[in-house]
Amino acid sequence: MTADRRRGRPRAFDEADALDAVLERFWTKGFHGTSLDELAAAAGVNRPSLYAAFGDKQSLYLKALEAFGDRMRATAGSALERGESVEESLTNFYNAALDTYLGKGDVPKGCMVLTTAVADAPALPEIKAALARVLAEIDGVLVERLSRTTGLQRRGDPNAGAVAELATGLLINLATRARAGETEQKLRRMAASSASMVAIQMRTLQAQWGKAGAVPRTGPAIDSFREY
Amino acid sequence: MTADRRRGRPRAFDEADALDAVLERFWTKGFHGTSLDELAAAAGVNRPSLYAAFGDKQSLYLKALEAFGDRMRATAGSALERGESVEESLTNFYNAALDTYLGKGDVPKGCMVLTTAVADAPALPEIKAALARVLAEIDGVLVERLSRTTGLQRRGDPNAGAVAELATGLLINLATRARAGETEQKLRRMAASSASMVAIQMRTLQAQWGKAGAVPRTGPAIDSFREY
DNA sequence: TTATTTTTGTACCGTTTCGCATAGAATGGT
DNA sequence: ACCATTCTATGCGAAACGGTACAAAAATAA
Repeated sequence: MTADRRRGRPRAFDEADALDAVLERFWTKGFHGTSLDELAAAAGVNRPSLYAAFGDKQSLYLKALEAFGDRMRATAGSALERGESVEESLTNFYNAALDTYLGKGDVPKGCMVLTTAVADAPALPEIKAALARVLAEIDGVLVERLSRTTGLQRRGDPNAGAVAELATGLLINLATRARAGETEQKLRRMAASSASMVAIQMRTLQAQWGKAGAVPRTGPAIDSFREY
Repeated sequence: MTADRRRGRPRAFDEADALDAVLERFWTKGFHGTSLDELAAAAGVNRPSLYAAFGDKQSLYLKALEAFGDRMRATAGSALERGESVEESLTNFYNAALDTYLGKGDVPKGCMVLTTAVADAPALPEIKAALARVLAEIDGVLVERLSRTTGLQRRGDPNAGAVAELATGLLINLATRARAGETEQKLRRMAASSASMVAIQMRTLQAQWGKAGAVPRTGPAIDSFREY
């Protein structure tokens, strides 16, 4: 229980702080767009020390990606738990995500996973796997939240997964548009309308569920409104 | 009006073919992930010739992006025009996009703009501008198609824009998941359910329109279903 | 003090990168 | 035949890249 000081020369930098700085650079410029020199400079750490602490560039990127995931889990994930209705929860969720996407700096960065890892997914299998894992996780927490309602959960509605994928799609939508430079005002409006749309979706599908079956179908959604 | 053969030595390569090969490489590996050597090799053209024909790397990338946009306009854009109902049109639209996203090769590539240009948008202003332009264009054709129905067009429904952004979001969803390695079977199902969901959205909003106003609002969407 | 362990900082290696300079080849014009 | 023009192809060059070797520095252990 004594202070288990390491044996040799102590680290001159905080590992978490350094990883945060690295994360920020990867986040804005992507994997191939960021050099180790730039990362080391941003972290205030020499290149060999960075290498000794985190491994090679890809390993460093994956650790940064993990840190980003932790951050989003802590903010957007917990925001999803707040709110009485699904629509309220989703509004909190989308707005919390937007808080991160817009950032405090000058340039909005979007979501590191959805707008940066995506680009390198075909080339680097491990990044592709991490991307797929994150998408599945987002779908997972959303379907869990959406299922936590009377109608869908108790009756085992098969549409919950489809609605969750819709809700994830709208998150990707926000991440992409934030990075494209859309104004915050419009993004906030889209966050609200996205949550509203998911709620409408749930209500409609639940009302239809008894007679119409699951969402993926070939014919038009509502026969009496064929025009749409 | 004579045959206006150029004066000097003729090109040994077809410009469009070379740009197609370049496009394919940029599409899979992104701007920073692809070297000029690789591009020249793929195009079967020497590096200086490539440079002389298209300018520097960024200019070459932007030209490839433009070619990609043309291709998508020709396929997905025209698919959107086919179909009796909005849902049918959107199903055609999403599936045509998926045909491109999945590709004929081994590795699914997603959408070049939505999954590649997005990563480099913060670093390269011209790419960011191109991305914003494409997003606006997709929103534009969708809102045009969605408005071409009795209810929304004639009554000037303010929700058309919001629904179109939803529909674009679901396209981004498909592009992202395709690149993440989702199976074609599931993607096709998502294409169908996405179209269905947009149709449901239109119907619900149109029914609500008279009494509830536009989509972006603060309260829950449907007061009698506050649980959602 | 002396030895041991771990990190730091400099400097370097081999490779790759983008861009271009230049010489040679292939065409049209005169 | 000769020149002008345009492309091809080799290859240079300066910079940037990822990664590491190595000696000095800073701590603990004996």
